[in-house]
Amino acid sequence: MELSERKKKILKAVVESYIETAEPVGSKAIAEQAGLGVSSATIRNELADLTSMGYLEQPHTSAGRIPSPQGYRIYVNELMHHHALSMHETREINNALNNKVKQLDVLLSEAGAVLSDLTSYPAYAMAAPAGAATIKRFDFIFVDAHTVIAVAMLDNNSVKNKLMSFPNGIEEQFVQKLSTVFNANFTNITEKELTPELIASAERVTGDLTGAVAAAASFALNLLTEAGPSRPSVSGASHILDHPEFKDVDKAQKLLSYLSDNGELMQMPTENSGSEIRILIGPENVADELKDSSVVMASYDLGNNMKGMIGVVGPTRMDYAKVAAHLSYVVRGLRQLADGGKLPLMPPDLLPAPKEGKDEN
Amino acid sequence: MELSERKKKILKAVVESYIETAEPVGSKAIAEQAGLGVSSATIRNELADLTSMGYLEQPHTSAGRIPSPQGYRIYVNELMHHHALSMHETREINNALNNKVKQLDVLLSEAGAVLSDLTSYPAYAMAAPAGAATIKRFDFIFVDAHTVIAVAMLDNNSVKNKLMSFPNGIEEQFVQKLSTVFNANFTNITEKELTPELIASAERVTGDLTGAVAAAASFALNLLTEAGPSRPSVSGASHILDHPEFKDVDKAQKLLSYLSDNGELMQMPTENSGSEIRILIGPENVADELKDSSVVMASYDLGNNMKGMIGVVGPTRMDYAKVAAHLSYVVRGLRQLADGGKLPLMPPDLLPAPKEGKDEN
DNA sequence: TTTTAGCACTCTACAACCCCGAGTGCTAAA
DNA sequence: TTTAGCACTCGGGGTTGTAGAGTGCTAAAA
Repeated sequence: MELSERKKKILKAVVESYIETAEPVGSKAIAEQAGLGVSSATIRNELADLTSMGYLEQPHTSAGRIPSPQGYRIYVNELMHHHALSMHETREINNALNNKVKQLDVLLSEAGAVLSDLTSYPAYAMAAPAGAATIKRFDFIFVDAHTVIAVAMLDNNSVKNKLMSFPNGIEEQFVQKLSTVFNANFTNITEKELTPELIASAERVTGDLTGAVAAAASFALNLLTEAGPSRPSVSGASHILDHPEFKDVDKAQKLLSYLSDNGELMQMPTENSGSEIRILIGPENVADELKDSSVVMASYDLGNNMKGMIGVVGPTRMDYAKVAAHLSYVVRGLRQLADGGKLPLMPPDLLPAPKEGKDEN
Repeated sequence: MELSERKKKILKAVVESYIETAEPVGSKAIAEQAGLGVSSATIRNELADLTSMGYLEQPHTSAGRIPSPQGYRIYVNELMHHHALSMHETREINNALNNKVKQLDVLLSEAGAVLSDLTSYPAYAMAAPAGAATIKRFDFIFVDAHTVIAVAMLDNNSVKNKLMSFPNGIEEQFVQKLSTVFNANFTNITEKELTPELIASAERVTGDLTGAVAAAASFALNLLTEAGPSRPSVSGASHILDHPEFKDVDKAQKLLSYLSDNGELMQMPTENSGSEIRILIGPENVADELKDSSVVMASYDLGNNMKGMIGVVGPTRMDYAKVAAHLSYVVRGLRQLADGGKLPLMPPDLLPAPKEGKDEN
């Protein structure tokens, strides 16, 4: 059943007032504030309707109404206005993303940090390879008779290195051999294909006595293993204590430890990682710990076989419009960075209004 | 004035009971529990003495006693027993440190994580160069006409790399020239000495048109800058909510945000970074946010021009004995790792009892 | 048919109050 | 020096009462 125009206005008023004050909203307040020229009694009738339709809830008989998850859903999908970012906000974000040439994980965690600062909700960010990682190139740099630097370039163009020590000495020639053998046999293979047999055979071929092959292989194996989803970085977790719904320490405790421990289980972007922002409201979340919370998230493609996601967690009473706007802007920045490889010199003003999430259910 | 043997026993009993229960301790409880064969009235007299000496406090007239910071101090310095780690605990720690070949920051943050898990207090860890960092070696790896990997080895033996892209192309010969010039002119200099003039002169010498010199120099500059104190990693922050002193959300909020934001200001090990564990109780902390909390920390030398610190933060009512034991064991592990460069194959049992902190005031 | 005013009703938050129990300090006797 | 006894203090928990916000229902008005 379609909502009447007036019902929509009333629902919107309830949601926005509740988002702002965290107090149940009464008929009188709406009558006064949301300038539709009817009395509170009329509003009451409408509220009763909206409640029986499942869009509003009553904490107890003589309290005002608060939005149900479905109510938020309608709000997010149809009623929400677009939040315009202030100059200050865009500047903050640009600074965070611009400042330096950073490594991916640092960049993501700074993106999370600024998001968290601006929205005052905890933010998390992570990156993961779209498929299994492989190494596409090895280099071994002979430093001195006891030291070699191993450098590996992954298929996603990230580069890793490791200092290897050889107390018993190693020869420069042998390091070259190492390089040849590793580039021949250990490139373009996945973690699973890097078998002990392969390593043993490499040791045979090179006639290795120093343990260098084993060390290098373990380095490679580590890279392939750890190239899996990076552990998400969580920023501003303490922000959840800002919000009255977490005045109960137990609730806060649960969410906080979920964020810091299991945050890894945070759903990675679903396959259809559309470019849009997704909003999961309360029970729409799969994780039990999030059933009372909402998540606003976006995923993005980093081009070189890497996907990432970044999002914000808060109570269902969340300022969706604001958060979506911020997130959208941050994600745009990240994409720009990924595309151009250049600094994201976004114009701080005059950017197209952000779009919000797709329907969920 | 020296405390009588009996007063010491009573003080110890008060501290330990309070640490365990978080409830003010009454004379009767002590009389029953701490088997010195005197009545509660006698204990009361002693408690009154200890209170007037400043070692105990009374929340209000008709409540039991709780230890004052000075009381904890005495306890920590003289009265505390050594906590023996269980097999399980040592195993946890060994696992955390052993598992893989890790980068320093990851290692430290895992050390913090296990410490936090075991003690159920937040832990933080950081590393910092003892002096200004310099780069001791550059390598530039020519990947293809548009891609070069820059590798730099710092004087603390850490190795960093960066992928540099050249949309307009770059020649292999030029990369070699780059290597020569950088190794000649950019090694063993500090951040301050890496001046724009130096860069300009390098550009002149190489006749650079690709921007490679600028890119490489900015890479180097970044390393030297960021080699400063790493931002500390904080683990298990949500653990503070486990403890009743933080049932007040505001307090928790303050400490939490101090930990995640300003944690950087955490005092680095004082110059005399003795090998011992230091315990700072309540007001002994310089940071205002920590005046109600205690810090148990240790610093360690990583050999190659790197110093680090790792510690635990909790309420003054902290299980100092346990925390000190855990921390001590973790630090021993880190030192072993640093010394040998090998995996820390510590015997999980039969380790010498940990020593606790030096006096503070 | 829809809107409004009026009214009785419900429920919470808050303050006032009381009482219990734990613990103290003091005194006088052992 | 220790102990028993006792009067006193104070916080916590439970109860009660009240004010206020908000509701649903009904009957009249538009």
